Amino acid sequence: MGTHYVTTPIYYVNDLPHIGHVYTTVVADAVARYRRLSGDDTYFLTGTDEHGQNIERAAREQGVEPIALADRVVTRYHELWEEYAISHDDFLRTTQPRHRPAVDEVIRRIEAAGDLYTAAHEGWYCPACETFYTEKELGEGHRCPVHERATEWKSEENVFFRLGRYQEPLLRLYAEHPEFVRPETRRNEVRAFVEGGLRDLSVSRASLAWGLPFPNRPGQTVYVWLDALSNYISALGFGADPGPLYERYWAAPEATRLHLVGKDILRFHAVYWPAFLMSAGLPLPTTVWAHGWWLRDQKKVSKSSGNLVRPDELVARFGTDALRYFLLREMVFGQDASFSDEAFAERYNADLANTLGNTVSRVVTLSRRAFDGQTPPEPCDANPVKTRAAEVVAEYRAAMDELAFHRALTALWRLLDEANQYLVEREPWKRMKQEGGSPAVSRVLWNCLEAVRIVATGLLPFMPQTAPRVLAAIGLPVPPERIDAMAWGGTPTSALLPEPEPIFPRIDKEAWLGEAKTAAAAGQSGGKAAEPAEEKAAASASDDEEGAGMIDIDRFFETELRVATVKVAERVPKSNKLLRLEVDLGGEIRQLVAGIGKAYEPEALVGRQVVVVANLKPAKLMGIESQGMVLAASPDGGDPVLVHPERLVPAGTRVR
RNA sequence: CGCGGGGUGGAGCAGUCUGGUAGCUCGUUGGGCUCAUAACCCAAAGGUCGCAGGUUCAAAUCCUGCCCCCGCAACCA
Repeated sequence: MGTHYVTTPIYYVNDLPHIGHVYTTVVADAVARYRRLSGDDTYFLTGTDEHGQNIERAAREQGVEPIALADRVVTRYHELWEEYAISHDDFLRTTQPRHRPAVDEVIRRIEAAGDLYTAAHEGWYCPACETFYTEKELGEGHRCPVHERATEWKSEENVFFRLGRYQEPLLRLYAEHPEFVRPETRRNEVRAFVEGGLRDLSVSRASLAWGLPFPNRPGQTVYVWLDALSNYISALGFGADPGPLYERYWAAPEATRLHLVGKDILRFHAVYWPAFLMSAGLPLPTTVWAHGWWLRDQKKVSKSSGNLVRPDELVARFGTDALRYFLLREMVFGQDASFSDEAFAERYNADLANTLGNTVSRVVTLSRRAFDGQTPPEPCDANPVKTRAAEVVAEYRAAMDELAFHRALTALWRLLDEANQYLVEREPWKRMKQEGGSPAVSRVLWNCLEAVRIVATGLLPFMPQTAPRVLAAIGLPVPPERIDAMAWGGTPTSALLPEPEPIFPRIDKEAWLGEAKTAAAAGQSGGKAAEPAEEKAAASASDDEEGAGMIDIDRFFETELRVATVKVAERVPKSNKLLRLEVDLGGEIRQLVAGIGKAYEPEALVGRQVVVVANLKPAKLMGIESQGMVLAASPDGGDPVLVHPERLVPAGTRVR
């Protein structure tokens, strides 16, 4: 029996939850449930991060108080976690009064350690990221690389944390405790980052109202990450007295403290957070475990690309447990995986309907028929199913300890396969015709029920709502409280078997996918397409009525198109699609940069004629000036195709 | 040398840390069963595990070098 503290990140309330939030939380829930079933003292925390300029701004735009905005999103989280049967012990909001004492105390300790100082902080600042960027990180026009919006030049007094002091201690931590960051590839990444040197970290903001006041620094507000990370101990009562939970789950040396995070916020958890804690003289988490991202059609799911997965429809139809199963089975924990309706349907049918559901159904039906609506009267203690079960349970437990959920589930399904094979081999339905409910038939069916029982027990952490239904279907109305129940022999004899009803009805894939597609198409035209259309309408209304969107010929002639002969072509270093060209425009040599490097080899271009826009304002691309533009047909998502005159013409010839 | 992920039967993926007969789902072909959710079982076809070296009795797995693909960053003037 151990002590386990399991956390999700606290989610930022500037957006409604999506599959990433659901995934992390479901993983944490599976871990917590498994730990409890193993008899461990377990505490599971999740919550929301509610301070920061982002929230302040969003609230102002909507004309509400920040806390009102947060309340709204938090309500949604509560609903969602209820739907998903998330078994958290606590839900912390950083705006709750109980959070602040911990932040204050952490800061007080860091200050006492001499790790805080005040200095001017200036640079290009993106309000959306709440981050300063260096010149190098920003592009042309100083636009934020994440939000592609303009950044502001800002200079203010900030409190800094001497992160640089912790470079060596952190590297030692990673070396001495390889389990501190998992999986291994992530640890390497973090180590490389730290080895690259750590700059001191600004931990306050001067111009932010919506946040916790920085102790002893009038006018300063606690920077959002210092505020947010402290949630892991504030929720346990750190900083308040007497904090029994803190002692039990954080300070106790034998406690396992696991932070589950998406790989995008690993740095904060594996570098800044332990540095803060070291400075404050507090115990560190045992493990920061980063998982991968859910991709949709191979792309990262993000707001800007509009491909957010909000699987509400799937859930409405097939239930949250089906989605929980899919998420935990499909993703190799730690890696990226892609989400699609088709993959979901396939997984669901193959695993839940055909294998699990069907096995339950056939075994229950047989047993009811042979034994008058009851489970078989005689158990069995030596058979191939039992042998397999022992293997499977051992592997299941080993996999669960490593959070290798996909392996744990694969193992369980091997036991179901075994049961199905065993059934076909023994053909109890044939024997029943001659022997009725003989002891031999009893043993065969009991073994199969036993296999289902063991699997369903193993599924309790994964499908907390349907695993008990499976157990009830085989005569166990009360689910076991311990995972030890996976040991052989728990199926009751001569217990009442209810009439079977499909727990996982098969998905008619064709029909359903067709529907999903239609719905998606409708969503597309309703949402995305509408905006540009409106914009266009507005633009053309101010022009004259007829010929909207048309230009007259004089306007066209403003564009000076000329034929040019390519003299020199080479790749722009470090770019994957830019070519630098020198072209002859009829006596005049021009340097052009063209984004056609994916479709054309530079050598193949020399000597060819192309059409260029000759009177375009020069611009710099990756430091190279482009004095014009090469025309190419550019299909959506396809490679560009160069436009060229049908026959050789003198360089410089006008195109019109 | 910008950062990262990946290359395993037709498709999608495990397996690589801890070397030892290459596995799963879907698909294809043939057969079986008829208890079951058109499900289940068996068999077959189909794989140079990106390439080349190396270590080893033994390499998908460890080492070295290389090639290719995909994200992100910089850029389609």
